Amino acid sequence: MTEPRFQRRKEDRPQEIAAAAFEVFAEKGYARTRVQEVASRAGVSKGLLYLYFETKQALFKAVIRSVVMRRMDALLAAIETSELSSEAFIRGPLVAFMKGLPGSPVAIVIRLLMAEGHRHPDLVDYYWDNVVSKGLQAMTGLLERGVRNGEFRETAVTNLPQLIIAPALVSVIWRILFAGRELDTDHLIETQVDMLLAYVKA
Amino acid sequence: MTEPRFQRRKEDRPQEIAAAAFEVFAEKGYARTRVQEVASRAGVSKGLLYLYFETKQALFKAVIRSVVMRRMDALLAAIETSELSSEAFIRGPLVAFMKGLPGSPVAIVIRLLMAEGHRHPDLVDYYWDNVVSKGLQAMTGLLERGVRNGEFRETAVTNLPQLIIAPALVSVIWRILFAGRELDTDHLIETQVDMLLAYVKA
DNA sequence: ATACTTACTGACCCGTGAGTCAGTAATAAC
DNA sequence: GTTATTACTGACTCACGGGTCAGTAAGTAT
Repeated sequence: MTEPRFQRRKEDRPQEIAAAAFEVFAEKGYARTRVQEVASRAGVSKGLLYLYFETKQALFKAVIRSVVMRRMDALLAAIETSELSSEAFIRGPLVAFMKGLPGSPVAIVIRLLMAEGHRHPDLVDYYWDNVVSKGLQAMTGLLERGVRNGEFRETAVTNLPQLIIAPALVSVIWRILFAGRELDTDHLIETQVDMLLAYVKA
Repeated sequence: MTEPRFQRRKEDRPQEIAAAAFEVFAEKGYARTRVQEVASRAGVSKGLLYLYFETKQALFKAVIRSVVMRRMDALLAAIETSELSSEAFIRGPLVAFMKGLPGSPVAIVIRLLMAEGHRHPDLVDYYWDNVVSKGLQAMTGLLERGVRNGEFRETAVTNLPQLIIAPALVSVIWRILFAGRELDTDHLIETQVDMLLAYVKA
């Protein structure tokens, strides 16, 4: 009759704790997050959390890393393998990806990094290497392929990747800061892509 | 011979404290800022700080407000009174303004707001009303003037203001997160303006 | 059954920092 | 000079929350 007070689930705990931690960090930011609350949401005692994560900071880093991991890979693989023309790829999968950004966990990661990046230079490095750098390289490759195909005129490709994603980033920030005020982020992204393609097309 | 231990300077204190506070908030963010350190940098005791500012949060709000105040007004006035054509204004004063953003206090305000905005909705409202909203209106007016002049074709002006400033915002974020890595932010801004003007010109 | 290992709990410790206030000294009023 | 006013100081309080650890009970081996 007596319910056991807890189960021992060594395997699942880190995952569960990390998931709870992401929730709380997303809501409150790093400083206002209480380790006790993370533990409670994970259905676990504070002591156990400290069995799996050295410190609050270590927990934070682990969480960011695990979120970042996921997204990028799919997009990068898609760029490599796609048979679409560069323009078609940009207008299709890439625009879809960007439209999804403002509502995704990535938006939250960006906010957390902007707020806390200072104190976690290794985390910024990690983000740089695994997201920004790779992403830019892939987009540059995409544009260069377009030039080779004769789709795009030969133009200084430098900085164009940043300009493609600029409206997506604006949308992310808009959502973070001005959640209420309307802004047609999809339209923003499409207009920019129109402008940019008109600018580079052969 | 005995130096007086302090002077009484009721008039200047709030200014001095606010300036010191902005420094510290900029360096450490809200949570890691110690009221004692603000006081020390202002050359004042903690007690005095609390004579002029109710709480740490009130101090924060006052500081943000006073920084925000300054910038915008000049730009807005310039747009109103300028005799330049819309294109010339965009390529001249507006581009210059945007190039200055990443290194200005506004960049820091944006970081602070992204990090702390959650907890200060009234501050976000204030920023919206006095910076974003006014800025967008002014830019919309500028574009509409261009249409009336026959410089620009009649096009959906919606969202174009956001697209003009998008690269400036990307530059700001870049500077905040990836201070070290090079990015020619000036070139970024210029390219976007070229693209955008080509897109809307008659 | 019994002994043993270890995942897990929760009460505790203690540094930290926001906010207070009794007292002090610089200025003003006379 | 003397008294009154108040800008200013700095030692103090007290809540809070990160991190610890002695103890407990779930699972395992024999």
